[in-house]
Amino acid sequence: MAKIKSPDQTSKRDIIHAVAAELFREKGFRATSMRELASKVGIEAASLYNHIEGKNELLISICFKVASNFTQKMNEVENMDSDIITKIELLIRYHVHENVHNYKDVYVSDREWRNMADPELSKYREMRRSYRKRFTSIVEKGISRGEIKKVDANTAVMIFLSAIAAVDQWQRIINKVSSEELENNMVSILIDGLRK
Amino acid sequence: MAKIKSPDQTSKRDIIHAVAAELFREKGFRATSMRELASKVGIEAASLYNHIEGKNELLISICFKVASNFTQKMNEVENMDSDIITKIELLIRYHVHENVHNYKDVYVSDREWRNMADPELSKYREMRRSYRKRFTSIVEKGISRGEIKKVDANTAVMIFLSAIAAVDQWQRIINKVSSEELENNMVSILIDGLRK
DNA sequence: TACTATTACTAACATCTGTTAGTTTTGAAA
DNA sequence: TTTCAAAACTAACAGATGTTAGTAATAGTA
Repeated sequence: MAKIKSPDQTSKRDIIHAVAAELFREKGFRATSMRELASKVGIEAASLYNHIEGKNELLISICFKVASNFTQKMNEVENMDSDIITKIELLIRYHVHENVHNYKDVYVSDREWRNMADPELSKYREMRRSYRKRFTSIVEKGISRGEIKKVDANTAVMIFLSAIAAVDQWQRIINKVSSEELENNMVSILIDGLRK
Repeated sequence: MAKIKSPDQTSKRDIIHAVAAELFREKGFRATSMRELASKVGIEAASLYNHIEGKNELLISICFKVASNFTQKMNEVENMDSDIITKIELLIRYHVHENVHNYKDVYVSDREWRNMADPELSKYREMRRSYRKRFTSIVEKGISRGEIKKVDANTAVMIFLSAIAAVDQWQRIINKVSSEELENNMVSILIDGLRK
């Protein structure tokens, strides 16, 4: 068949990437076979290679798409003219939002990135490192301005990032409370703590 | 050779389990081969089977050992007669401690348990669910007693568990600050928040 | 020294893996 | 209706995987 335009504008390549993200999330990158992926797409394994370069490309694509989204948001927030607490709140809300609405990709990029190989692995590690550093700098600025109490900024960022990364695991919560409510809860607990 | 007693009281089976935990943590369960494990132990792959039942047994053993440790601690804390905040603080401190001093096993049980198969998988899931539920009950009791402000208890527990689970990833921090300092930072941020 | 259970070895198995080669089918454009 | 590139198929590869069978080496005990 010649250039096929699927009715809903999504190319087969996009479908494969989406199904891959789903499987990588459910079973892990290593535990997902190309035959299983192909079967879920509805074709034979060998036919996948008419649309993609290989298994590694799928993971690389997912990881860097997510990393670039977060980097872009960080650029925005850094250039804003507002309180530090507000900036942190915005970042938390963005993380929660992405973890709810884009959870497959976000989860895979967060848990399966180790399966990449160099040079992508090094590049991805550097992007993560840089993002954390920028987040930490914001917290440190808040401390020096007196908006935030004196805590270890690295520990604070660690808590934020890991807490938010786990959002998607708690489907019960996502189902019970809306994404907005979840954001509010997270912001409240992380910024003002538990104690009354 | 007959029953061999290694000089330091650790059986070869224990060594294999320890090396397995190390490799599973570094590369993941699926990405670790029995040949690689054997090589690190200093024997051939087939010789492993004189000491262990198989690859799955290694994962199962690690996961349930950790789960049982946490369950035991939960029993202790539940039966204590103290403030809710104190109980939560104790649980947080125990989690941080385990994540620092027993990090290989804890990490593997937290990230690789999906690779188990039934019936162990179901049993493990049930243990996790139960632990979270008991933790949530403690938070809810704190809310009804007025010790803790009104937040979604599930979200609070989610934040705790995931934040703590990530401790070991942040080696820089562990190296820079002591385990005790780390505990203090975590407790301070999680219980009293960031805002000054 | 002879015995024996334990542990190591070599060789091989069956299966699964990602991927390639070569061929056929498909369907829009001419 | 013919044409032709896109995309599906079958078959097979080379390598890795967990595990088993069968055998040799080992070392404490009798």
